[in-house]
Amino acid sequence: MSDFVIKRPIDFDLEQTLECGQCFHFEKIAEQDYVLTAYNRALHIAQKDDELVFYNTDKSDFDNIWKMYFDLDRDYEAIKKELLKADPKLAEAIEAKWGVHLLNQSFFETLISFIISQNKQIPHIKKIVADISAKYGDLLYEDSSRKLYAFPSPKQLENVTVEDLKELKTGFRAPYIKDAIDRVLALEFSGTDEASFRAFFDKLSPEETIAELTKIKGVGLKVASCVSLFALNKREAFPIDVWIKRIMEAKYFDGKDTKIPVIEKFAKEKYKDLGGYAQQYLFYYARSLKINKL
DNA sequence: GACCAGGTCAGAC
DNA sequence: GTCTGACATGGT
Repeated sequence: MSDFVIKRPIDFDLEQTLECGQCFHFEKIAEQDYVLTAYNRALHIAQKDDELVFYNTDKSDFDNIWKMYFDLDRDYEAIKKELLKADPKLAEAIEAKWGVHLLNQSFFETLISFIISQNKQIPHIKKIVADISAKYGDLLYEDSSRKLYAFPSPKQLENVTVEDLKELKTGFRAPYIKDAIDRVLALEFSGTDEASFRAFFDKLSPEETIAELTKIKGVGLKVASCVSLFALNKREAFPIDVWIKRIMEAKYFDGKDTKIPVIEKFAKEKYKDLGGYAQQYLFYYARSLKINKL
């Protein structure tokens, strides 16, 4: 198979999009050169000057998967313009992290990954996701120095025990992951494939989606918001973690300790249906500044 | 060695 | 309803 090359969209940067903290299942090979897995496929991709090179990829995989995964059809220039109009204070964050695209990730992987994410640093989340994939998923990519495995399907994890999960260093999250697997398998979807997950959640409002997801033990408002935003294409979601709380307090609440529901209401009124984009620019920016308590 | 990390839950007021 | 400590593990 040959390589598939496109002109890089002006608002897209590969490194920023992968390293901004929205996804965990990739490895950096070199500057602007990555391997990742998604939707049961591996992709070796590089950004060179103003081109994006999808190695060993045909047009049909690009059209059916990667264009959607990298959100390449969306007009980020218009989104930024609207956000800046609503909130000029976003300028710094947007200028610094201008190339972030929100990925359209698969539901089950995103759900489990963000359950794992609680009270963990990103490098460790990545390690656990890679370990679960290596133990239960299919081998998708191999070169001289790395192997990448698909994130396992719900069915592949059907008989996994809490003890198995604890061996993978998931700690107190092990029973949460188990509950998520069981509930996803028990849901009356027509199947456990991505299309049926999407069909199920597409019918739900943002609030109903959060309500449905938080039935899972270990899934609270923050994890449910991340799944809504990063997997279910509900781009008004505004997940509030420690970093977002910090930067919002610093920017808009005079540096004072502010309750999450207050920040949430504030963000909803300000950013409306574009909350998720604002959130991701702010999150990545705050983390790169290593903003600490004032 | 203390302190923190893309939080959540149960139990105490 | 709101607040607090516990929860596993690894990085700084």
